[in-house]
Amino acid sequence: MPEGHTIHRLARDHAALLVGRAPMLHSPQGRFSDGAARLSGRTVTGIEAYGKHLFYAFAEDLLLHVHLGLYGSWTGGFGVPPPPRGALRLRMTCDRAWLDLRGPTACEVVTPQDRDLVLARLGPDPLLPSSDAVRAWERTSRSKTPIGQLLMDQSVLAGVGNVYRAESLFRARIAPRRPGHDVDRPTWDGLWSDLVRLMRSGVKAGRIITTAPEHRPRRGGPVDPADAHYVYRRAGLPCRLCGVPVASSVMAGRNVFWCPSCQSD
DNA sequence: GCTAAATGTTGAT
DNA sequence: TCAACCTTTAGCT
Repeated sequence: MPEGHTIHRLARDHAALLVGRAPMLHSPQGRFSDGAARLSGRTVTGIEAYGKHLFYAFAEDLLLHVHLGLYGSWTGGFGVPPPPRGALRLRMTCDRAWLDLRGPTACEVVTPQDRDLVLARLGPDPLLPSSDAVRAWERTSRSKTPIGQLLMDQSVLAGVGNVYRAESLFRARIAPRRPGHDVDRPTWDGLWSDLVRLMRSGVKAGRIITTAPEHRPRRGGPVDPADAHYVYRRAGLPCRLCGVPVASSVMAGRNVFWCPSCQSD
């Protein structure tokens, strides 16, 4: 399930399978039949991830824009694909591999101009080397909106979701409700570089792990999912650092988690 | 077997 | 601020 790290990993993996090839596209579910027909048989020239958006570039300036939303997922494999099951929005097949897309918020054929419009309303993505942290700082430092809400705003910062929000704020010892203008520049720079570090490791591992080894009950071997986070979805459980119960509330319609003792307003 | 919740966004109120 | 969108899964019975 998708925050920015998932999207960038998909772009990388799908590029290795598809770039230079001309896959066939189908929509067994029927909701993307027209789009699939327009793209089917065209050569894939590149795949781009920005924030939580994916753009598959096909020959002759047509792009497939995919946003997974909350439930969307890609699955895939090599060889002959299994018979379609359930609600399958899109299947792409080439000579050696297949990819299935289910439940996306967006799956549409767009032009390069459309893509530019999408990117224009996104803030810097910590996973892109070209991203400028100062651009996001200029937004947060002038805002009285809680920093926990600003981090989730894709026009401020692209690719951060609920897990990275909660975990990066814990690691920075900042309470989510602290106003944006009360996060000073050095603290912001630290938050940004921690997000870069965490999200890069998320791409590599294919999952979000934010706890340091010394803060996990069991060391060595693969990280138990129950030990991968400090506060996300740990409401009522003892803080891994101080033992005080982790708090949660709803902020702008999303659950947010923090340690009332380790993190300050 | 059923229900609620989920790493998200959009558009209406 | 809230419902709608869409699908899967965890946690119940």
